[in-house]
Amino acid sequence: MRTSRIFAVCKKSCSCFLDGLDPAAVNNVLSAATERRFPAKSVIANQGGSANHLFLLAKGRARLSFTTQEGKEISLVWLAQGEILGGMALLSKPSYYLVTTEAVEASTMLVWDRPTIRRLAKSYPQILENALLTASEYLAWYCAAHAAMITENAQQRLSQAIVCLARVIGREVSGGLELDVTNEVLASVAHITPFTASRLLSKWQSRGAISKRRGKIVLHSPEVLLSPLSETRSLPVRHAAVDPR
Amino acid sequence: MRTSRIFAVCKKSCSCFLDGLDPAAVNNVLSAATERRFPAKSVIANQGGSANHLFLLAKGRARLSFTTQEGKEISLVWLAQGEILGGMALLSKPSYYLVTTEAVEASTMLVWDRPTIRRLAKSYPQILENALLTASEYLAWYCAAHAAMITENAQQRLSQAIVCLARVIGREVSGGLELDVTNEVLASVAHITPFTASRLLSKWQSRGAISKRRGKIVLHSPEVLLSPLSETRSLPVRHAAVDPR
DNA sequence: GCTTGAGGTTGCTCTCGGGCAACGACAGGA
DNA sequence: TCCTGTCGTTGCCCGAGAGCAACCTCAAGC
Repeated sequence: MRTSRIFAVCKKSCSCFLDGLDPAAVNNVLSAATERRFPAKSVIANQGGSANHLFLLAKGRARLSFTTQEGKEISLVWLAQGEILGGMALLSKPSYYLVTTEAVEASTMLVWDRPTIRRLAKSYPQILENALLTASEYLAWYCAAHAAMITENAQQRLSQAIVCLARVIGREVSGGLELDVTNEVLASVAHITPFTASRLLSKWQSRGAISKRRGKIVLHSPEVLLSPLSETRSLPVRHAAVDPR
Repeated sequence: MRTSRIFAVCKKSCSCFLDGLDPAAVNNVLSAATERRFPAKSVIANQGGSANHLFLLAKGRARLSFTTQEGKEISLVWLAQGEILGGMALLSKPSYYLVTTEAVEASTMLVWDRPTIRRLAKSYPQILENALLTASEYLAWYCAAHAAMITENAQQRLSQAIVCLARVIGREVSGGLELDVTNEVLASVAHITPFTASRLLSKWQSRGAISKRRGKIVLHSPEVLLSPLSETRSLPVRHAAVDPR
């Protein structure tokens, strides 16, 4: 089924890294954390910075991105409440953050510094197991995202990006889910240009699948976006028109 | 530096999952493994199959690949001796292999079944830490591969693929490194068509950077492949010719 | 030697989507 | 109210690379 696809926006599953700990242990771990607030658009952890802290997203939304040597920023995954960030801090050898994490909206984090979380992981190896599970989810997500990148075209990527984003940052309104995103954000998630994004969005709006305002989209019908129909406008004519005979 | 790039062929680093264990523990872990041989081109673990075994590549070469719902196979990473495979078997909840692993040449594996390796991991949590480190290496590799896929063109991807492959499967011969690869394999690694691969290889051969035989390539000068020069044939003329004035 | 088939090559065409320019439209500030 | 900057739109052009057909060329098997 097409709708079962995952794409480069949200992970399929989210397992809490405190799963499997008994209440006393949970308490112990949580009480070792400090709480910290991040305003919208602030950077939580910087790609290349020393991985000195592990974060748990208690409230809000965050976004991971990667910057190439040439300075091009690549959008990766969007995270919601309950996810951990900066898992590199758990590693036995000091390491660096692989990606940049940014708060999408004002967010609250629980923070452990590296020595603390390492000490806790030693006491409760379940934490390591949970981290490993989270890592495997990222790897699964990666396989899906990489495959989408390689095998799908601009339209498929954009439609999947919108539908997945809707799950993470969508707000229920009458007639669908409202997203606060600019074309530029959508384009960067789907790895297309804002021009192409604009063209595709206009097409979908004219079919009633979405409606657009500045910096905002209401998703009425995910099915239309994801349906293969939306790619075949004049397919049947294609070769007949080209053949000169 | 361009040459510091990694690409979708080999991981940058390889940490053994027995690092940090004392000799008695290493002995204990190793003696719990069984040895198994795989002929060239045989499948070691199948994407979607139950992750019931953890493998350590004792001798040989292996290749990870991923198959999409549409049946398209995507080449991922190449592994050499010392790497582990099937790390999903370590997870606390029974899981499935994310990717298919295939022996590239006749290979010898050390194999643990899931209950055994889980029991060992409980005794020696260092194993979990090492697995986590390996997972983080895959994630780092992923970021690089994904970035390469998005920001680099066919030529850059192919040249990096060849150079990285040379490190894993290259054989020293006079005048360079010899690789046993068909154009088709190269194309699948670089995510281009065999046609494009053929054209690029011909260009490089005419410049003396490589020489080709059927199913074989000798890499003489990685620098030429990776040098940005090899992309700019007639760049300076480009816009002058287009401007009508 | 000949045959066969896989692997490789080359010219050609076509499509997708990137990129730019120019314009339009909406929101927030004074 | 107007101004200004950001965001979005649309038409146009163009290039990278996919895809195909036809062909070439080895190597293995007989």
